[in-house]
Amino acid sequence: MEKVYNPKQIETKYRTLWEQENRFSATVNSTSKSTYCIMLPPPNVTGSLHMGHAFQHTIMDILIRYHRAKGAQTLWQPGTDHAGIATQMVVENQLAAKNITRHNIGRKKFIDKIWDWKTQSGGTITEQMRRLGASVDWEKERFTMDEGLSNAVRKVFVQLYREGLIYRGKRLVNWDPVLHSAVSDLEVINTQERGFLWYVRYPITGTDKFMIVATTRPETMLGDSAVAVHPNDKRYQHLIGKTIDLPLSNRRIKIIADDYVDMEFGTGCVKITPAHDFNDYEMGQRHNLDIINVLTDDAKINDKIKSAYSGLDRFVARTQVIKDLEAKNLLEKTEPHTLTVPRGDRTNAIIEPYLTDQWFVKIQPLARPAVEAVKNGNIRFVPENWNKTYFNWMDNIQDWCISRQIWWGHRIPAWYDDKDNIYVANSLEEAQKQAGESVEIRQDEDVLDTWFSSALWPFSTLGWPEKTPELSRFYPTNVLVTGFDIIFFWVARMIMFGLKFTGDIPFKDIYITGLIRDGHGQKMSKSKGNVLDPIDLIDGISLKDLLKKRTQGMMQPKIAQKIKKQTQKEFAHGIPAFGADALRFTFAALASFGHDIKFDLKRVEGYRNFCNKLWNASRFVLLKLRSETIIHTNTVPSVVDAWILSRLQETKANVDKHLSAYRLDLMSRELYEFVWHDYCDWYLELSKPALLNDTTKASTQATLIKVLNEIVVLLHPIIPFITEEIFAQINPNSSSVMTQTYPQIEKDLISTASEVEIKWLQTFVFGVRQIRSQMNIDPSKMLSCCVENFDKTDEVYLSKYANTLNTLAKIQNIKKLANTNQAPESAIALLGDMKILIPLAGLIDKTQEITRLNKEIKKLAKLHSQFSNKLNNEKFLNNAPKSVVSKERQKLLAAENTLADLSLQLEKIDNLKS
RNA sequence: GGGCGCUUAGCUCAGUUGGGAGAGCAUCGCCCUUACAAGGCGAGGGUCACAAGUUCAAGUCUUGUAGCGCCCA
Repeated sequence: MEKVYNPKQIETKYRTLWEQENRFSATVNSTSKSTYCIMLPPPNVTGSLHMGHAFQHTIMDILIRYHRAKGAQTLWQPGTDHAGIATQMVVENQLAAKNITRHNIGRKKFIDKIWDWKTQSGGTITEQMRRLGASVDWEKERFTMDEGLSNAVRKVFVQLYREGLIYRGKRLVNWDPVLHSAVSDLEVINTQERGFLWYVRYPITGTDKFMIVATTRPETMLGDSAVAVHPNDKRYQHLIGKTIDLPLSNRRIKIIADDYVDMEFGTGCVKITPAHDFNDYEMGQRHNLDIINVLTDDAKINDKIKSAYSGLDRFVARTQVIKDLEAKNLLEKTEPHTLTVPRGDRTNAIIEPYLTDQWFVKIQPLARPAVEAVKNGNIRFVPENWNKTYFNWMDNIQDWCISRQIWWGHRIPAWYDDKDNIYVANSLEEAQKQAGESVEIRQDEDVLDTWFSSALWPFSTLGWPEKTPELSRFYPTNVLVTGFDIIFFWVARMIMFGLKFTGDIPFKDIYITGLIRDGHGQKMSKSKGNVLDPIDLIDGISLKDLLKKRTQGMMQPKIAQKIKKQTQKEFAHGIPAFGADALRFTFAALASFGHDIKFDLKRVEGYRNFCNKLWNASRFVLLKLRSETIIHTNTVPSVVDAWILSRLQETKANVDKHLSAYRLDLMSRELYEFVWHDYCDWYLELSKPALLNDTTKASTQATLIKVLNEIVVLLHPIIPFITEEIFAQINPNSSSVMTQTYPQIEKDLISTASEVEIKWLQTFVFGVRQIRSQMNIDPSKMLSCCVENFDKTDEVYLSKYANTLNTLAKIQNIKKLANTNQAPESAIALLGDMKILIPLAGLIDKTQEITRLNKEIKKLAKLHSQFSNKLNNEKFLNNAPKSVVSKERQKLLAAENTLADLSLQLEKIDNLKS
């Protein structure tokens, strides 16, 4: 083996090999009774892998590799979605650079262009997943616009329509005037922004009096249908039923009463514009008001209403309206005001409530069983508290607007005749049949929301609506791993559609992960320039390239400069290559519950070091076995062997426990500690003298390799590459670590006795090392040592581990003293009742030993008083369980003994000094 | 306004059914000891945000306060 761990070399080798050998295929373990299935949340086909993906993919891969090794037939279903709006925007922007719009080239050509773009950039994210080692079944890869999945989409649409669960209607929707499309509530981000509140004088018909109406959007007054006041508002009660001569419009509108009006806000009078505000719309319905649309698709004032503003953009119109009102002396005052502004999550454009024909899913009947599935525990959120968020949203759920006025996506399977009768069908032929052969029909121009097809993902990928073997074998899937941000967009909708169309839940557990943030807790975003690319952590990147990457395409030079500075400060030397395994281990170690993750590069470095440690431990084992032709596996283990084997069993038990609770952080820590601190720090060191001894050599070799073999299989789900390579090195005749069964607990190897014995040894070594270090004795200097007050067991161990102590503690000989008086001037360590004495002569400064003893005594005295306080408390004695009381007694006794020993020693040295 | 979190060592975080406060990194010593300096051995460092309550016993349970964060309206 190479002396230094080289991740790049290893990873290159295996990521192609695994695929060639079909190791990730769902056909592995196909005769198994149990199955395990995860649907990869389909990333955007033209996107690239970000830290959040890498994190979630690592979690899924660990679960998948673990269950595969446990023997389940395992499917990790990969694929991508078509990301309608996002993808279309990319291609539109490309065209815009050439001064072309999609309308210039027409629907067909435009869609061809998007397919071109998909082919060109669509492989990025799947390539990156391969770099990360994701063991998805690549042969089963799907795309939401595949033929099969598109069939499923049509079938679902048709069925829901026939059942009255999809309807078409003219409604106020969230309109994105840049996209020229409706978007769903979830795609609107409400932000607090500074604006103004304008107080406008509305003349009361037939009087010279005014009502003062406060508004944040004066331009919409062109569409006012009424002015409303609260029915209890004494200021205005006499005006209810009268009318207003609406300025700038020459229309007469009613003054109405509605208890929706907030008397405290503004003047207590509200202008009602049903076509341009959701609340006004509802009020309009209650009072039968006219709905007057004043805008065009791109948010200009339209020419359907007679006004001086037609053709003006909404904000230009606003300025003009204010000017005109001022000129007519109808503007009472202007106040600064903070208001909630709805913006499109893709375009950042201000969203308009806009009256259009759209398709909706009637959500209540679907939501009810979906709530029930979580309430009755068929579906479980992990961590559990997310179910509150889920219920909260489901209780207030609105009908889902599923039509989008874009071209990229599943075209709505609805046709119209010239009288606008609707024919919903699986195909043109069917629709034609419905309409009658002679009737000319045209298909709806709109496409479906991408989430509509994503909602079918757990079963459409398995071949639904066909009753495929995959569907019956893998559905319902075991767990969904995703972020909280798409619980509403996606998770809830999968549950609804899953229950509706398969009659069963789509997954049993929903593991909601935290968000990956940068080292300062900031959200990673391109505009902040703090994005880390997982691939850069794997391969490394120079500062120069990182700067280029982070500032590329930055429009504002000031921000680019700031990003440059920050990056230079944080990554003065770029990012070293850590390898995929180290990155994966980091994600696993950070995957605790309930909060976001501040991503710290230092952690990756630490786990890279762990990989290196594992690498070198393996080298050691190979070195020690190389000369052997046969490793005897049926040897009698020594106590040291029994100890590490026993520790291994505990480790396995904890790994299983933590993994089944999705606590990958605890799982990885368990393995980290076992490998580094038990296996490397102690067992490998203990094996060195044991290998030199003919009676222990064979069993030591057998144990070294057995434990290493299990370690490699245990760690493989977390760090697949390095473990595969080490496995290959130590098992030259086996094909892959992935063919190995995940190590089971061997109960007969649990040995409390050996753990007690090794604890004795460790305490001895530790005592001597502590003295050595605190007395500044050279680590390599051999020491002599006396023991005192030992019992029979101590004597047995002393002779048994003489060699070991020589190696680990650098002790030359151990002299057993019959009584205290024989003791030379010494530093002391305690092992139970036995005293370990390191003679001071020529080595140790007396004052230093006195300081050391005092420190120890002080520490112990504190503990001692804690215990005795407890035991002097009658209430404790009466109320605490007996086992706890007796434990406390034991602790007190031990502390007392140790204190006595140390005090005696202190006294002795003190006397010698004077 | 409603809901959900978080606050533990300098930093990032664990802490199971309540029972002597932990890890990694960073810091400070000593050491290039033949698996590993990407390392070894040892050390220092905490009023568990604050307050009250329950309890023999609270980092852990209850309530309140403060600060921070997210979601919804």
